[in-house]
Amino acid sequence: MSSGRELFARDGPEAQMDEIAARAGVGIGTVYRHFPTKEALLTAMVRDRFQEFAEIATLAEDTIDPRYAVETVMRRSAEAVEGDVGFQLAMMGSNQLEWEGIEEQKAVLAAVVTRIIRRAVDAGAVRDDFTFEDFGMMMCGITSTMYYQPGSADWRRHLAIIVRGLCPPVRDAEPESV
Amino acid sequence: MSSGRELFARDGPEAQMDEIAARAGVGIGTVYRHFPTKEALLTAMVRDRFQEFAEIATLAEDTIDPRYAVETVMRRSAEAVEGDVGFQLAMMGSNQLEWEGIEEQKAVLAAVVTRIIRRAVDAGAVRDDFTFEDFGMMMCGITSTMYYQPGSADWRRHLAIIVRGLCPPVRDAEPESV
DNA sequence: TGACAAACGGAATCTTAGCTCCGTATGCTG
DNA sequence: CAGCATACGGAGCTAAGATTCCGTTTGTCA
Repeated sequence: MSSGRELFARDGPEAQMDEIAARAGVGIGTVYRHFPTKEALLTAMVRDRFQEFAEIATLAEDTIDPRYAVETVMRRSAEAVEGDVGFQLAMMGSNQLEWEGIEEQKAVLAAVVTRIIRRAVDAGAVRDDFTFEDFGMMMCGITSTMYYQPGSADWRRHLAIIVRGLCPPVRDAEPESV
Repeated sequence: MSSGRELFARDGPEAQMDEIAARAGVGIGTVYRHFPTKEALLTAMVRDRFQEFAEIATLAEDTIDPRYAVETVMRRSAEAVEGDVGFQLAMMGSNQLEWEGIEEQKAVLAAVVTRIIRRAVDAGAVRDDFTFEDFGMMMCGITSTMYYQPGSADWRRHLAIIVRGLCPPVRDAEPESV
């Protein structure tokens, strides 16, 4: 499956079964003996990857500063998908129906990240209505920069702007829009 | 071509030539007499749409408050792609090579939006390093919310967070990350 | 009305990629 | 070593969708 991962990283779901098999040095038949359909193979890879997200989040939880902990999960997660087109798509589309069978991994991730967010909220380090759903939304946005504008845009800058946007509103100092 | 637009809105580039022809009430041959390839048809539609962006931006330029002008271009542009899958992809991928032949439309858009941004920067209403490239990057992010997380996430909230993140840094009041 | 041109329709073709199937190779057991 | 089981390889099947091509229709001019 590691050869599948390499091609998935380069080509995304477009990666072709023939090539995956060839790269792995086996026949197509053998691939299909392990995974009944292409989709099953993709799902297996995505599931593995989501497990990594949970691990990343768990590590980030050690960060002392509450706000920096939030920023760290986001940055590390983004770094994890950098250069991996298939993974980028999985991250952006993780809320879509098309990925069945990764519910468990997502649940673990959600639990950890929710804790990190709650801590930041309680500390007044981020806007108090910030949620895990927002986290997914923002990660999707950051990832879209990598996927759709590789080279021409800098996702770290995108992240910086978002993190800044998560600060709690400061009355008076920053007037709301008209 | 309007039937093409409807299907493109619903299915994106996946829209099928047969169906486009059928919907338009003509034969496939006729479609191919107007557009040599499917790609040519898609490009023509995207070009039209980018023209709309330029118009939207031009209208937004009338907004008095400099920061609100920026927010308005973003919001109106996002509203323009709402419910139009093909257009969403075009917006996100506008910097990709795959869209040849829309350079002119993009140039007009860039000119207008750049003026709006400059005015906001000069007024100190947004961070002073905000550029047109950032604008494209952020729009891509907002659009990805619509495209990848329809129903489960709210792009207006995404926009609000980003607009907040574009504010110039306030020293002391908001400590930087560790 | 007849002859020619322009535009049309859609069946047939071509290509790509997922998947199946069967003959073969490998390995285990008595 | 013979017999059986398990796993393999990859040619070929099938479906889907873009594109082509030619017989037909429609429109124009004398």
